[in-house]
Parts: sequence; structure tokens; C-alpha cells
Amino acid sequence: MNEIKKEEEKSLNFLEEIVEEDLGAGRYKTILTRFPPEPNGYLHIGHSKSICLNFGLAQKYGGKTNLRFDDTNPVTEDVEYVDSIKADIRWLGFEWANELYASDYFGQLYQFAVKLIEKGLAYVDDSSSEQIAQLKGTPTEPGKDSPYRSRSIAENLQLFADMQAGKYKDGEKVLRAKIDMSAPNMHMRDPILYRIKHAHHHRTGDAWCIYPMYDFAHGQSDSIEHITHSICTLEFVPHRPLYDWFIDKLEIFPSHQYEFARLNLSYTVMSKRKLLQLVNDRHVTGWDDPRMPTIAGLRRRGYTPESIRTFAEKIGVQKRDNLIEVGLLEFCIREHLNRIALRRMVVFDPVKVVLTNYTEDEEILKSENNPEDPETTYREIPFSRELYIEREDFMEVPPKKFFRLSPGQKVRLKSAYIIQCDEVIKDAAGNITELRCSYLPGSKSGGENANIKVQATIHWVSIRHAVTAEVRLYDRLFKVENPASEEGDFKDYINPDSLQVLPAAYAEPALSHAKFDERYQFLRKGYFTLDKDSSEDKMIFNRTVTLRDNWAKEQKKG
RNA sequence: UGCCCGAUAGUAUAAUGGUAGUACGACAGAUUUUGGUUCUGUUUGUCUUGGUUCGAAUCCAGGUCGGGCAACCA
Repeated sequence: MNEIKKEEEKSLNFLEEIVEEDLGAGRYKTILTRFPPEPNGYLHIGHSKSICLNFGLAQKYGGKTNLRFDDTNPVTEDVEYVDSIKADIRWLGFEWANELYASDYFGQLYQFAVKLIEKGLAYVDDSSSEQIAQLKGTPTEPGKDSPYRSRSIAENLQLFADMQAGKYKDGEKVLRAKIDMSAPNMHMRDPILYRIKHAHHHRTGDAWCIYPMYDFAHGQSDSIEHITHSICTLEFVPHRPLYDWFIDKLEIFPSHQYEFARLNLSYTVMSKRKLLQLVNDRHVTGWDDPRMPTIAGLRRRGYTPESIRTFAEKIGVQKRDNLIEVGLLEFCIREHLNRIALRRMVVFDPVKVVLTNYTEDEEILKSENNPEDPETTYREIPFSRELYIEREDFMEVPPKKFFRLSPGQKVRLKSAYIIQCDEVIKDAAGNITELRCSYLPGSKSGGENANIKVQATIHWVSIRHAVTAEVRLYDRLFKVENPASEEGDFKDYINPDSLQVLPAAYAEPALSHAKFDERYQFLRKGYFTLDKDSSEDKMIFNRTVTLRDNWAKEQKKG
């Protein structure tokens, strides 16, 4: 009976449909995908969609995925990025079949170019970039042939060899495909195949002074590796005819390109160019600033690989432009952290509570590390006469639906006693400095008065036993949903309050053993993780995400 | 004003000629020693106009709107 239901739940996305169709028709025995980053920046959450798609597709259908660095432009690329990209993919939980570089194929690509020249399908052009742009025409007007277009095959062969041999300076000559200067698709108007760059390449060093363009490298690299499904983003759709043209003319393995819509996330930006600006202009502290949508930033913020993979799964994939609500990402991380995070009590903005009728020196109480854990373990929490509670958990004149502490009212201290507020002490300026309360004996867990109902349970710490920690609270980086589509400079929409630092929050002593790979829920506050800036004598916590907060919602309603 | 891609609740995503479904959100309620979690319920949608058909989100035609394309970037 569940057969049909299950079938429905597992509806395929359009890429899975293509793969199943190809496999079913026997076009391939097994599939091979690839993730092809250019090592010129850090990976971001948008890349994780592509990573999950490429690796996920291969995993699902028993195939493999190559990691291939698209390193055809030596001036923008660097090994720093190669290393970070590999680390990020591994952290996300994927392993590639082969680590490859487009630069591995420079020799073969050169031979492909020679073959095209020999077939009369490529020529060396001496025009300047301005002249080439001039003759290219516009989307609505056809282009015109270059004066160098009709050079003989022999001359082209010689000139191209000279280009490769370093006889010319940057920009003096290019190699172009001879296709159709009046093609309605701009990419087919004799695209440039090779340009001269006397630049040091991070892998091939100074072996080459000519470098292939993206269009002449990507498809051929796919083909060399026998990639069956080359999945990329929508902006490459107009490149596909060219991708196919090269494969056809070169008579090489027919890889096929398929395109999907890139991920856009609300309240952030997703282009490397913009992210680089944020770093360079010091709007953030680096590529791994916890407010950045980079994988490194999300990791430092406390996101888990599982949550990002779940997110990629949930957003699905299609060819229409999209703007995903960041709320969905937050849902995914909360869902995971709720299951794994250790509960701890931390007071951010303290107000002192003195239990006037508490006569013991101290006592040790117990509290769950994680109530969601089927095998719940417990930690010890010291309790004493003087405590801190959150300032916002007390109101002298409470509004209607305020359930917390107020004069004459009772609340429960989590895993401890019920207390009642008897007296409010203020300084000369009228600020509340201390709350004099009485506790209800026998009201702690297991006690004879433990079942008395109170409206709220709040967190607390014993002042004498508290440890301090710096807490960094993050908010969205931008004030608007889609900064990239807004008028003017996207940086004008940066949220000035995206970081709030609390130099000293008061935590229960159990938190002093915090570990870098551990996740914590500060009760009623949110999920936190230790930041890499922490030292032996100073703990620094990043807020990954807040808890859902219906009380805040209620307050907003007025 | 050329070529290409796209349009299903607020946001995503299914339904592949036959009951418009799911998730997130929102709203309401139950449970709760976290105003958390969990559970239950409610809410809102096929861009438009024609056509084909017994039947159209789906096929066809026109329109509208959104996006991409004129780097010696990828």
C-alpha cells in the first residue's frame, strides 16, 4: 500500500531523469561527473549545491566524480585556493575519484588547436582586442570577418607555433575558431581559442605563454576524461552549441552539457567578485568570517556538513531563477543541532538574584546534556545563594503575556528550584541592581513540591561558580533580501549590526571544557560553537543560529 | 529590439493528458522543568488570451513578465 506513496516521495529531478534515461537506453554503462572550480576564490554555499548535485548524482547511480580545477587563467589563480577548495569538499563529506587540472591537458589542447587549424577551422588573428570587439557586431547586428580570417593553413600553423614559442608579446595575436561572424549566438562569432599571456602558472610554471580560453578547455577536458554528464549553471547555456561544435569537429568523446539554475540566498550575495570586495574592503574579517556565505564561513559559524547537504537536498534543482529564503538554511541547521548539541546555561546580560532563605553553602544539581538523546547523560551544576539570571527575564511591570519573573511571581530555575521575587533593589539612578527572592524548598526535581506548576522556566548560573566567555552574535550581512538586484552599490545595503560582541557572558562551569568540534545549545539563547580565535584562557563562542522564538514574535505583534 | 532560457501558494519544489501534492514559512491548538523540541489542524497557487481534447499546469499558437548573451574571465 505504501508502494505508490514511496514512489511519489522519490520523484526525480530533471537531471536524475536525464541520467536514468541515458542509463536505461544503454548509452553509458556508468556515469562520470565532475566538479570544475576555478581556483580563484573560496567555495560558497552556491558551490555546495553544485557539489551535492555532481557528487550526489554519481553516488546515486553508482558512478564517479572527478575534481577538476579549471586553471586556464594563470593571473587570477593560486594554490591557496586549490587547498581551500579541497578542504571544503572533503569537509562537506565528498571524495573525488581523480584530482585533475585543466592545465594537465595543455599539451593535448594545443594539439586539438593544431588539428582545427589543419582542418581550416581556426586562424591566427593579429587584430587588437578593440578591433575584435568592433568586428564582433552586437546581439542585434551581425559581425564582420576579420582581415586575417583567410590566412592559409600553412601560415596559421607557423604563426600558432610562433605564438607558442614566445615570439610575440601579450595581446599581439590570438587563435580563433573560424565559424560564423553573423551567427545569432554571439559565442559562435569566431570565438577566441588561445591568447598570449607571459605569466607564471601555479602548476605549469613558465612552460607556456599561451593559454586556452574557457570554451576551448572545458568541453575538451570533459571529453578527455570521458565525463558523461557535464553539469553547469545556466549562464553557460549559450556556450553549449560551441561546446558541441568543438567535440564534433575534433571528433572526440561526446560529453554532454546540462544546465541548472544557480542558488541565490536571501540577505547575502553569492558572486566571487562581490565576496572578494567584502573581504578586501574589510566589511568582514576574511573569507572565513562567520557572516560569509562561504563554506569556510559557515563552518566557522558552526554549520554542520549534514545540515548543508540536507539544505541542498531540500532546495531541489530546476532551470528557473530562484531566491531561496535563508530561513530554510536555518531550519536545516536547527534541526541537526537540536539532535546533537549539548545543553548549557549561559547568562548574557545578568541581573543578580539573592535567595534570602537559602542557607546552604552550595549544592550540586544535575541536568540533561541533551533531552533529545535517547540515552540522555547528565552534567553537574553548582547551585548557591547568589545567582545571575537574564535581565530580560525579569520585568517589574509585566505585560499581559509575560510568563517570567516579576514582583510576587514565581518561576522555575531550570533543573533547580522554583523561586519567587520578593523585593527589587535599585541604585540611585533607578536601575535594578538586585532581586531578593525566596526559593521553595522541595521544589527541585524529585522533591515533594516538584510538580507545582509555574508559567516559565528560566536559565541561571551560580555567580560564585560562573566562568566567563566572549560571545559573538551574528545577524544577516545585508539589510535587504537581494542586495545584488538593488539600485546602486550592493555594499550600501550592508547591515551595520551584523556582529554584536558580548565581551563577558556568564556560563555554568561545565562549559569550561568546551571543545572545538562540539556544538552547544545555550538554553533559550541559541546554538553556539567555539571560535578559532579562542585561547587557553579565553573562550569565544559564535552564535550559529538562534532558537525559534515565539515570544519575540508575540512581542512584535504588540 | 536579434538569439537563447524560464514562469505552479510568501519561498522552493512535485504532478510527464486524468483528484494540483510536499517542504519551509504564516496562523491556531495540544504537550513541554528551554516561549525550544514534538504532535495536530488551518491557510494561500498553475502569468495571460486563444486552440487541440471527453479532459490541459502538462500539447500548440500569440502575448506579457523575468533572466542570460556583445571579457584576450570562468
